[in-house]
Amino acid sequence: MQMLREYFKGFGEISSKDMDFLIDRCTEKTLEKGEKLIRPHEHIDSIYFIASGFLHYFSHNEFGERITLKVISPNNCWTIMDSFFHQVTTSDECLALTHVRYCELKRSDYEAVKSHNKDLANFIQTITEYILSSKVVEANKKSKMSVEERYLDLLQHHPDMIQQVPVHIIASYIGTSRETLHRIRRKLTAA
Amino acid sequence: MQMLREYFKGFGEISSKDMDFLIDRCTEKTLEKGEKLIRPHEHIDSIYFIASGFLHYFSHNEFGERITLKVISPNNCWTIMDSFFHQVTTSDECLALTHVRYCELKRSDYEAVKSHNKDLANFIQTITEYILSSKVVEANKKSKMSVEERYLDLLQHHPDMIQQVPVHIIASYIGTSRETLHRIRRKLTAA
DNA sequence: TTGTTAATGTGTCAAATGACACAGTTTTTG
DNA sequence: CAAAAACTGTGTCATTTGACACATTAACAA
Repeated sequence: MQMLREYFKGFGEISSKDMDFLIDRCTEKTLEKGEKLIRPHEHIDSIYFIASGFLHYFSHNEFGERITLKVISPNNCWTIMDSFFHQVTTSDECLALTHVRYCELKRSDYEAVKSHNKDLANFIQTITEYILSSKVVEANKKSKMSVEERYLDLLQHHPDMIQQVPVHIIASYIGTSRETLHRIRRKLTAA
Repeated sequence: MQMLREYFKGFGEISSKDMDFLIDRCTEKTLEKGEKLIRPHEHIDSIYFIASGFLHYFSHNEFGERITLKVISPNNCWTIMDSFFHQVTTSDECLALTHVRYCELKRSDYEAVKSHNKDLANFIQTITEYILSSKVVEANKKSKMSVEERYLDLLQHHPDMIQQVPVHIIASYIGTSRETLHRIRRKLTAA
């Protein structure tokens, strides 16, 4: 929970009373490796903050193969935005690739925080703007980089992900096949 | 301006007084084909609503070649989020591919709207959530589709873009070369 | 512990792609 | 109007990629 506090502090100043109100609405949970955070065709009713571990967020193509949409890392807020904001079901899934510690904020509590007072409403608005901006920056960065550059970027910024997440999932995350990623790795170790 | 009103209405109910306050803070402008909306190394200080025409939003790679980040279509709000929210300069550019009509909302007016009253603050929060959700949906859709599927998707949803925007820009938008896009088009007309 | 399943490493090969070169066409501009 | 610039269409070719096949190793469960 201390980690979540620090995460929130990064977005600006709020009174400790407001911070407590916010933190009190979050509950700590864990997942075992292989457990699902989001089951198929579920209603998403929470925002999640990942404290440790990695999650695999994926969808399916016409023939049931998994399409990686994201590998979710610690110290991030995440949910299936579309499903959460518009209260529709999703066919996507999300499962723990390792043991995961996370905090959950239910929709009703999210609404409660927004309407508690003006400062908290502004605070949530700031966080939303920040996340929006990050998503766009991330997408732009991705479209500028080659597959190899994306791998090097992961190595630099998320070395622990490379250690703990299977190669074929990393590969699909950076948009290639496991064989091509293997070629890249071989080339890099040779150099 | 009527178009912007309709666009806002799509996000929910607000009083006509609030709507007027919001609309009054927007100013109508135009760009000629080839004119720049965003110059390199500029501070972004506005949000834009595109009423008609197409814009090319691009960055540069190490050797100065243009990397398409987006082709901006009518009936959309757009800005360089990162630069707008965090008041940093951007090295990206944005120029008109056709004659463009748009509305501009300055940062100071955006802040004024947010702090005018609770309803408007909530309204802006709702729009921000909506745009965030759309960005993620769009990115996920993109990662699920092949280049050919992305082209077919454009044909279906933005036939006018295909007409009015040069092939090499469409190609880089959907993530391929102009030659490969040409092969796809040839194959489709043959069938 | 052992059998089973998942993950990784590697080679071959056909298919897809990007780079290049150039011709024809359209648009812009002086 | 004429020249220049931008855009489009097309062929060739070397490179990259994904798909497949299979061996080896690691992780897991009975």
